[in-house]
This record gives sequence, structure tokens and C-alpha cells, in this order.
Amino acid sequence: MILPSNKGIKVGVKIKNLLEPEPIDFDRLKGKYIAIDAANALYQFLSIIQPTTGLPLMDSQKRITSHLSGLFYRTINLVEKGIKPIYVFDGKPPAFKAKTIQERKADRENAYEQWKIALEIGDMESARKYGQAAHKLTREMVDDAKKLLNAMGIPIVQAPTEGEAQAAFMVLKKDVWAVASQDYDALLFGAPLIVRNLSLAEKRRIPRTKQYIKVEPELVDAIKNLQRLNISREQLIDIAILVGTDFNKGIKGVGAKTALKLIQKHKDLETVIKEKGFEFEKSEEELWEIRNFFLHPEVTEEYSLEIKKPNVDAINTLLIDEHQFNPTRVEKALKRLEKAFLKKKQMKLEKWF
DNA sequence: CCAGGGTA
DNA sequence: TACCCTGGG
Repeated sequence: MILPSNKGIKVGVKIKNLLEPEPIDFDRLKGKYIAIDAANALYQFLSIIQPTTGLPLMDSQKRITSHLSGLFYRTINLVEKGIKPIYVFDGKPPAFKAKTIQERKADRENAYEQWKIALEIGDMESARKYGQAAHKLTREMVDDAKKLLNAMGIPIVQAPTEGEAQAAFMVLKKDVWAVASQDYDALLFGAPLIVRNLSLAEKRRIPRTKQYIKVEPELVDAIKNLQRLNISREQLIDIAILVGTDFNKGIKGVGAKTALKLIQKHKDLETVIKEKGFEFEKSEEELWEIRNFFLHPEVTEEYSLEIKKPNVDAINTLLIDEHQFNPTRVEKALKRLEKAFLKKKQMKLEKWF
């Protein structure tokens, strides 16, 4: 029952239909640095870790902790598998993202109102749905996430603008092997490889049902996909602008497949616009600015990928004292983290002899 | 999402 | 051991 639309939070460019991911085994990720899109991961935890009514996990002061729980346990799982995670955080969004940000805020607030209504009338199905769309990653939540990762000894990188742009740059520079994100925006920023579904849980429950689907890690290889589609990265960006990106609304009725055909036929966005008479909400000047942003985003080379010894006291203070995590669980998880850290150190030493 | 306990 | 279910904060 009730209304539609819980779109809005972190959508990403809708070019999924064009891409052919390949399954990837965790063994292939062993020993590799992976730049994780932090915002993407944290939003995922927020929307998925909701025990009952669409309410996330919270501490005694009603501060949200779902993101910390997800981040803590998943990161340890990854490290235990020999993966070297680097979390890349968003910086300041470009000016031309303002409208999108504003619209998403409105969507969120609408979802929040619907969530309250659903709770009042006891419609838990809707409550869950709107609860997922209502959540926002606050400054405080991001700061806590950074604090936790620092205490765990996991490197974090602060992007000047979009995290996915920074992560893509790090892959291009060969400092890391791939970007981990559920969206494909990193492809537009030039990432050669994207890993999706980077979680140990191989099964995910379909929301509001008791059914499970298999969710396995998968790899999207940019070069292979572009070759198969017979287009360049520049042309993929033009396709993205046609269907809509985080920075602009696409053309109504033009999906990924149509956009691909148009770009294959006419070669570039300028010609497509001219031939089809398309009208965007944004001026053409702004569209070129967006295209240029995908091609040449601001990035930084100032980051360290050093994995440090976990600071048990700092983690305990944050998770147990401040946010009421279960001490036994935290202790168990920390033992695993420390063990994985020592193992990695040992392997490094062995390389010398 | 993940941890951990119950079940066959 | 594999699968299922509940609770986590």
C-alpha cells in the first residue's frame, strides 16, 4: 500500500544494462589494495542494518550506529581474507551538484514523513522501505567512521571532491588494484576495475520477504566492457549524461541502451543533441563542464596506504564506552584483527629473506 | 550488513 | 557442516 518512490539517496549513473561483470573469487583479491568508496559503503550499511521497523541500530543516546557496526565487522573480514582496504571519503561536491543534493534532501524528507505515517498505522513493510530512504549520513557519523578506521589502523584518504574520482585516480596510478563501489560512477572517472558486492555474506535477503538471492563479488573490467561496446571512455561519459548522472538529469525516455545506440551512431553528445533536438535542464555549457569533471576531476596525491597496528584502547573507547557495543563481541573481533595484522607483518618480513 | 546460536 | 533464524546498538 501507500505511495511510490524511494529513489533518491545515492543513485549512481544508470548504465548497469550495458555492462557485463564477471564473478570474482576472494582469492583473487588476496594481497591487493582495494579503494573502497566510503560513502557508498556507509549508506549501504545504513539502509540494510535495520533490525525491525526501519530504525537503524542506535546507542543509548539514540545516535545511529549501524554504519559503525557494518564498517567494523566487514573491514575485519576483508583484512582477514588478506585484502588491504583503503577507505576513500568524499570532499566538497562540485558546484554543479547543488541541485541534485537539494533534490535528494527533499526526497529524504518526504521519505521521513512517510516513514512516520507508516509507523503510526503499523505498516511495517512501508516503514522499512521509507526508513531506508530517509537516512542521511551526517557529519558526526562520517567523523565516527573515520575515527574507527584510524583506530583500526586502516588507511583513509580524504578526496578533494568526489570519492569515486579519487579512488579511480589511485587505481590509474597503480597504488591500488580496484575501486570497490556498488555504483559505476568510478568507471566514468576512469577506473579500470570496479569490484561490486565486496562482502562476505553470499546471500542477501530480498527486502520484505523471506527469500534470499545470491550476491557474489563481481568485477567490472572497464577496458573489456568498452571494447565490447566499441566505445571510448569519453563516449561512455556522454552516454551517462544522456541517461542522467549525479550532476544532471537525463533525457526522458532515453535509457542506457538507447543512449548507447545514439552515441555509437553519432559519435558524441554534441552531435546527438543536434540530430535529435534534445533539451536538457542544464545548459550545454554546464554539460561540457560535467563531462570535463569526469575526465579531469581534482584529486590528491597526498595519501598513505600504510596499514598500522590496531589501537585497541581507542576502539574500545569509541565502540564500547561511547556507543555501547557488546564488549565480548568487540574483543573477539579485535583478536581476529590483531591476528591478521601480525600475519601480514610476518609475510612482509619473510619477503626480505 | 554481520555474529552467533540452534537444528538435523 | 550447512542451513536457518534472531539479535545487534
